[in-house]
Amino acid sequence: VTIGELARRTGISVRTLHYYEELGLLRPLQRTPKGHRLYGDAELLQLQQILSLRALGLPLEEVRSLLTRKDTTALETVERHLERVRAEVSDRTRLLRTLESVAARLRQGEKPTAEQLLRTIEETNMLDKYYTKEQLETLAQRHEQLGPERIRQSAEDWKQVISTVREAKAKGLAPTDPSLRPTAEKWISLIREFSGGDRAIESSLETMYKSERSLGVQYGIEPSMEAFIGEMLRTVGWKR
Amino acid sequence: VTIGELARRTGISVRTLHYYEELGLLRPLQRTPKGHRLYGDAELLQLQQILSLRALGLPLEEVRSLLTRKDTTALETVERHLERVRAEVSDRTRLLRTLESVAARLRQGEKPTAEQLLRTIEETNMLDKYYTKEQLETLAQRHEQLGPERIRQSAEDWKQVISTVREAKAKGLAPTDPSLRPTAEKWISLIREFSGGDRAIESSLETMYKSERSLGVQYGIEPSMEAFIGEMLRTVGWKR
DNA sequence: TTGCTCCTCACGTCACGTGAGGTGGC
DNA sequence: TTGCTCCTCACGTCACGTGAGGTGGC
Repeated sequence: VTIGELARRTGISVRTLHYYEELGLLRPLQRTPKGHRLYGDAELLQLQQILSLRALGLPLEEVRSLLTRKDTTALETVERHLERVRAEVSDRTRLLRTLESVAARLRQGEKPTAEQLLRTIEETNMLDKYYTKEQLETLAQRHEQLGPERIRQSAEDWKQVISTVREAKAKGLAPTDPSLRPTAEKWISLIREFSGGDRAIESSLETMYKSERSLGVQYGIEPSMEAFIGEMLRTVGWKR
Repeated sequence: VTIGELARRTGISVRTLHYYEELGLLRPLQRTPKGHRLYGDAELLQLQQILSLRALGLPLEEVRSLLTRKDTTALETVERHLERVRAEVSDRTRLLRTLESVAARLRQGEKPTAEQLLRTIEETNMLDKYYTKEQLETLAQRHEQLGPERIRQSAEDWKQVISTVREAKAKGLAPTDPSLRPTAEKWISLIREFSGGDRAIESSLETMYKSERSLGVQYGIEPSMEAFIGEMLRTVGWKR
């Protein structure tokens, strides 16, 4: 049977057959005087075996050594490969989770530009750094519960509250000024809404903000405001 | 800062930096008279952004288009990539399951040669073809329950029973011969042990053996024995 | 002449790693 | 002279896909 026939019957390309010959994986039974390759039944069987092993994702080099030296390395080869694939899967799965989280957060934002994306990635990495896996799980659930509108509303509220504080400080008000009480209370309720009341999460959040000053700045909290905010929250009974 | 410095600080190779320049991803701020590359803070930032995006597994071509044209394709790019990775994960996971099953079955056998491996692959593919996912799940559980010794014992028993039948037929015994009753009963109990009494599994098993004659032959059941076996089982009340 | 099958180079893919051979200043 | 950093080619990787240019028989 000619190479075209074999290709058609096995559904692989002529080039691939050439390549396998080059690798010494599958040699034609003989050549015609014109130099055309001819394959026999044994070659068809060999090819099917090659394809079976290839389907396991084995590198062709290992396929060859399995088929040429049919000794006892089969189990070893499979187990080695199994480990490789296991590693790949766990790797890709981790990546998938990151991507999903990044995508979800991107969809949240108004303008999904490249800059937004970069910031989101940074934030996602930060989250992974400061929260435990379980906490992230919990946060994701809360996120679901609240729903997109509520989230958007929160973002609005935060902007509002932060700018109120900024202005108060600019006007020279004391952090303990009674007019700031509602703002302080709103602040705390926003944190509670985010954390679902989970103390550990609140504390992770706090260390994160303390360690990554740039994060606060992004949302409009200058380092100079931190002490002010701390004072303000203490007046309504917030304990660190 | 020189290329060596930059490489050391970001943990990537000089060659990679060369390559990124070639792709137009990261161009040095300037060159010294000797032709040495010099990078500035902007370049360091750019590089970090490249590495962030690369960490998501994005092809460098997409990294570049994200960083050069910072318009609104960010979300699209991420979602497209997300789909790619999703497909990869499900692909590799499927492969992983196949490999695990093949490895498990290989470990079972006495001589894990390449031929054994090929047979095992074929059988695994067959299993996937004739049993539903749930049935395979159930079978895997039963496999666990029975434990390796029991499995080995079953294999022994099957060989025993099959060769008894073969000899009986060779001696010219009728399939209904009373001396075959214990053999017939053993046969049925072995099937029950395998299926856990699940009728659907037994029926899948039967269609599999009916469709793939080569399978039976492998275990010593010649096609000519089939009618004999059918008769024999019927005498002890086995209904197809 | 056109159409078909086959042939043998040989380049391209993706993200670099790894020399090879050379330079300039300590 | 030796050692260090830098430079520019250029090949190799893995499993092929895709021409390019040619042949032989219908």
